Amino acid sequence: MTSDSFSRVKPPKISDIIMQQLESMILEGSFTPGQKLPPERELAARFEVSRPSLREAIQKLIARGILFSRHGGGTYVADNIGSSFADPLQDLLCAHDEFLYDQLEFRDALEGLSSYYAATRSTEADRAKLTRCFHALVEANQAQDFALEARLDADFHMIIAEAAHNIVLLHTLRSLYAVLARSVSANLQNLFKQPQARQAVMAQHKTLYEAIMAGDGNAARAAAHDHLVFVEDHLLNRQKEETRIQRSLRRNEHQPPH
Amino acid sequence: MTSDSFSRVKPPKISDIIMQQLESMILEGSFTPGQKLPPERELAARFEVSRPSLREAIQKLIARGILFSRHGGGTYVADNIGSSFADPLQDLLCAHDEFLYDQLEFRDALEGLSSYYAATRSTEADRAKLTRCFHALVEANQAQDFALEARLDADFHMIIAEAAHNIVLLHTLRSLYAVLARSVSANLQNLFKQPQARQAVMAQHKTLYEAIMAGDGNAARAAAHDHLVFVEDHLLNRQKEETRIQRSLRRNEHQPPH
DNA sequence: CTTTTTATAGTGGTCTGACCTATTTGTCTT
DNA sequence: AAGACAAATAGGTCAGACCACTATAAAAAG
Repeated sequence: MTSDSFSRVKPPKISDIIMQQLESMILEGSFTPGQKLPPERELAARFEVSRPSLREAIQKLIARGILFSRHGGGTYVADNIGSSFADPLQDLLCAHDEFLYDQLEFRDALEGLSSYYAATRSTEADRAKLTRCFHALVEANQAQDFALEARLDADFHMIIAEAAHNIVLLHTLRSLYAVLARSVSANLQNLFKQPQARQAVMAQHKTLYEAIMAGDGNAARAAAHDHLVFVEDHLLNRQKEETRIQRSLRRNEHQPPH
Repeated sequence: MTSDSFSRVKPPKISDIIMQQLESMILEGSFTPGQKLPPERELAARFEVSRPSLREAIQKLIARGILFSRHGGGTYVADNIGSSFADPLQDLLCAHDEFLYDQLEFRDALEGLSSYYAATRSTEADRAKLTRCFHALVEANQAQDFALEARLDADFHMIIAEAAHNIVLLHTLRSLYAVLARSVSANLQNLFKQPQARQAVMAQHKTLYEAIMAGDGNAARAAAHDHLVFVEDHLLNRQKEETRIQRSLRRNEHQPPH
């Protein structure tokens, strides 16, 4: 009668709401796989719920394998979240080199897409983050710090993927990188040891960076494509200009803009 | 040192032990499907644990779909104790409608890519398979068999993905279809019940089919794009730019280091 | 100065007890 | 007998506290 016939539609358990919010934050990247979560008490305060409620939410996520906890050591995001798509792939790609080309081709398309969206819909914060990473990358390049440069290289591309603001794209690219790191890190080191190649890669990154900062989606996509074609050629040991041009043409002009 | 330095080597969370005991009791018939469980307080006393611990166990079982509860009405054993195997990312995406647009946008890009490659590198066998499926699809459409048409629709797109001859792309699209089938089947049924919409979809399939058979990659990509935009518009009535911005802001709050 | 040990703080795990709210149920009024 | 109301039941939430484990930093030993 007068009590609640209109107020609202039964807010379901607080723990479920918190669980969904945590899920969302994990999906969108606020908490990345492997990262340590804030303490239960702090999280409870931030969500403005009691610790038991927050705890039930966490326990449900643990039961679902999304989180795990160590007794006095904190709660962490499981690192196999993003690999749902790629679990069978990781074995496949590591065992069979013949699928490396498929992977690179696929990554080419996704990087292009990611770069396009990053250019057209990145926020101020995204661009600031990208700028910081890019400058660090330039410094590492000039300082000849190969390891740091490789790490920042990966970060650079991940930041672009985040700036594209598409959860599914982000997670797919993330798992692709996981495979890439596992299978071709040695080749990447080899690539980085060639001075002219490193400078070429840096120039490609610069072009891509400037296109994104300028908001030019098509230029960003093209820059990503050129970059991937270059990396591809060096990973597959195909130095012939002829085949490179052929391949570039063959998969030219990807997705038309929305 | 005091009391339990030997008791058992595996004393993980109490809630897990209780959960297992409850599971066993349900499996062995102590609690039958549909039956009302004793009150939390009584169960806690019987297991000699605190109510929060027993509650966490119950919450986990609820999260797994084995139990369900009504706010003042007791806790019950679920009727359909089916296999609830979890697929982390798929479950996550299914539970969050706010990411549906991301899925569709991503699928749009992949379908375009897939159609392009199917048009440019499909084999004779691929095209024969696609033709058979397309003809079956036309028949189902004319026969007004909605269920069959929906199934053949999915088959149609999967055959195209196979004809693209890229393992990674194929696997990703397959995963995406699994998610979409679980989350939007109801909406798809709704879409299919509108006669003019069904005819429009059929026309789009025809355009896509012919473009692939003609080997026109760009036309195939465009047809796939048109198709996805159409489906998208019918599944979503509202643009999600707002939540996109919100998500972006929330992400940039956390995640300081890299 | 480096390594090992130890102490302290941080954090998850558990408990007690209480209050709130929704559902159920039984009684009472009409 | 049918409906309305009130008491009992039971799940949901909260606050504060204590314990057990871990990790990090400080202190001691080499």
